[in-house]
Amino acid sequence: MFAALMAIQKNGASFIVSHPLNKSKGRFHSTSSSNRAKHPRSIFEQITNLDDALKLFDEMTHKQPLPSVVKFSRLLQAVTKMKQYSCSIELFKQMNLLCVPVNAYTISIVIRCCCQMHRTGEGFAVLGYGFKRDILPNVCTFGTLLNGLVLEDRILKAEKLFKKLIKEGLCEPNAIMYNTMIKGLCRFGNNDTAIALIKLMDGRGCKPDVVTYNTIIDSLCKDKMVDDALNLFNEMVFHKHILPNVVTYNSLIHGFCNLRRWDDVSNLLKEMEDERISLDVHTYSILVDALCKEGKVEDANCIINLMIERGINPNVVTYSSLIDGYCLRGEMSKTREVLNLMRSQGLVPDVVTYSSLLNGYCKKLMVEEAMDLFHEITKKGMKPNVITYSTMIQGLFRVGRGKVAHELFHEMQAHNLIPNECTYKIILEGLCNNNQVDEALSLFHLMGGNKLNSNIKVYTILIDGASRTGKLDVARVLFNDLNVKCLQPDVRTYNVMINGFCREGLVGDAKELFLKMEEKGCLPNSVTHNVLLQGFLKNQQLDTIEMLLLEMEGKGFSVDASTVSLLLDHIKARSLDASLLKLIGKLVPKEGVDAL
DNA sequence: TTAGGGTTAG
Repeated sequence: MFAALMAIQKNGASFIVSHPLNKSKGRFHSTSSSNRAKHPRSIFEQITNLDDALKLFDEMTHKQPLPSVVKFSRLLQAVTKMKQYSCSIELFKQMNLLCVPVNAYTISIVIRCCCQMHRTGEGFAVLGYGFKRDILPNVCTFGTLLNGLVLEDRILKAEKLFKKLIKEGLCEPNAIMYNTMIKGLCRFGNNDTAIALIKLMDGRGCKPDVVTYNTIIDSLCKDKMVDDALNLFNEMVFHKHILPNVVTYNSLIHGFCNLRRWDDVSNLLKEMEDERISLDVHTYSILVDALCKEGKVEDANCIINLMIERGINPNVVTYSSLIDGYCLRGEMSKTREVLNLMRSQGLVPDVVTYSSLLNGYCKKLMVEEAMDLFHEITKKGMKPNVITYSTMIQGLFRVGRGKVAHELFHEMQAHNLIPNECTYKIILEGLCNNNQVDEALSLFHLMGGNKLNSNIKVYTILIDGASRTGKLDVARVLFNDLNVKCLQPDVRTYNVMINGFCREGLVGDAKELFLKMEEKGCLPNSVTHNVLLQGFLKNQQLDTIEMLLLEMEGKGFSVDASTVSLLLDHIKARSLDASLLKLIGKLVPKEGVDAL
């Protein structure tokens, strides 16, 4: 992928490859139709601060006769554009007191303010207010309310409203409204219904646009269904003759990066070049992030230089990815260089940047430095989010500071931050690793049927914690619980359980589970084999060692350092035959051969 | 001649 990008750079002059779309539509070469002379900016468009707006409102309300509803609407819109939503609503209330006339436009603006503040219920109240004054809602009014419901994740309500509008003929949805509904469905993970909506809108004579497709393509990519996304892409381009844009490509590139399908990434980059769609700051950031996650921070730096050469400035997101890359490699001094670079470019690190750094320090067990950063976030007027808190809590647990971790957990909740799945796992793991398995188990039971408890990783943490502290019976119960909950154990769960059996000398149970996991469609990995091997060695079950080693050789697995040391102990003690050394030699990773 | 959505990156 990196090579492809560099190649594109070299061939910068680029050649135009004909694309079916260029022939059918020729829109790439069409002349701009927006050459009309710009109107001078009106007084309302010139307002950029709230004080001026309020002053103007005051003047307007003192005029005799009162200015028109249009003028008031424009002022209200100006305030809304400044994101001063509650202020807009306040002005609307005053307008009513002063008997300034309002119309459908005014109502829509005010409803939008309610929705943007996640107070869609109040938006509906404004709708009712309109009804009382014979101001009838239209597709804009309903579109705004629908968007409000989507913003609040009230997808069922949104669907109900959408269906009602069609069924009762209250308004015929347009592309904007369909796109909003599609966005909601995708957010809710309902890609299939979203795709069905494309057909519905088409059938009702409303043409989907590039945003319609981009929304679903992105959602499919996020759900790792990149091939479905590509199919939809083809449908959009070749059947609907809708041109993709940089957003379409960004979603696809991101999807393929996440799956490490670099050839596909290269192809898409090449296609963008062929189609003369310029890469933007998002595209570059996606690539920088992907390279950093692969540990290729140097290449990521090259991409950043490349984008700068091409006149696109890296932003906070771009640099945060780079910081994350250095953190992953534990190169914290490099992160300071990046921070200085950011500052020199006037970029202010945000809470995500800080969370990355915090994570870096915590991974290196430099928890004091992490704590300093944590406090810096608040000092700088930013608010730590769930990720920041979870990262810090994990770091504290790792260095055995469970008490402070607890305090932070409570502080987080006091700030109305709701712990997520990750937080929950961190807490359970932290408790288990700090000799507080009982607390972990009580927390788990306290959560009862919560969906967080229907998670295989949560179970694995607890099974591991219980079996490590001699509570194998509890571990067994938890493991059997998986069946009841229809949860499929993954390879880690099996490894942890097999390890638990071995620890208690129950090699027979361990072997049985080892055989069963494959039957259940979960292939044992290198760790499983090492765990079982160690179990056999520690429990003097030496007759199957050679067979297991041969199996590992056949599967291309390797023996880890502690297994090797155990094997050698047995050979020294002559409980295992020295002829095994040759086989063991083949199973030791290259860098470990010297140890033999 | 005043209203709604707008999809993508850490």
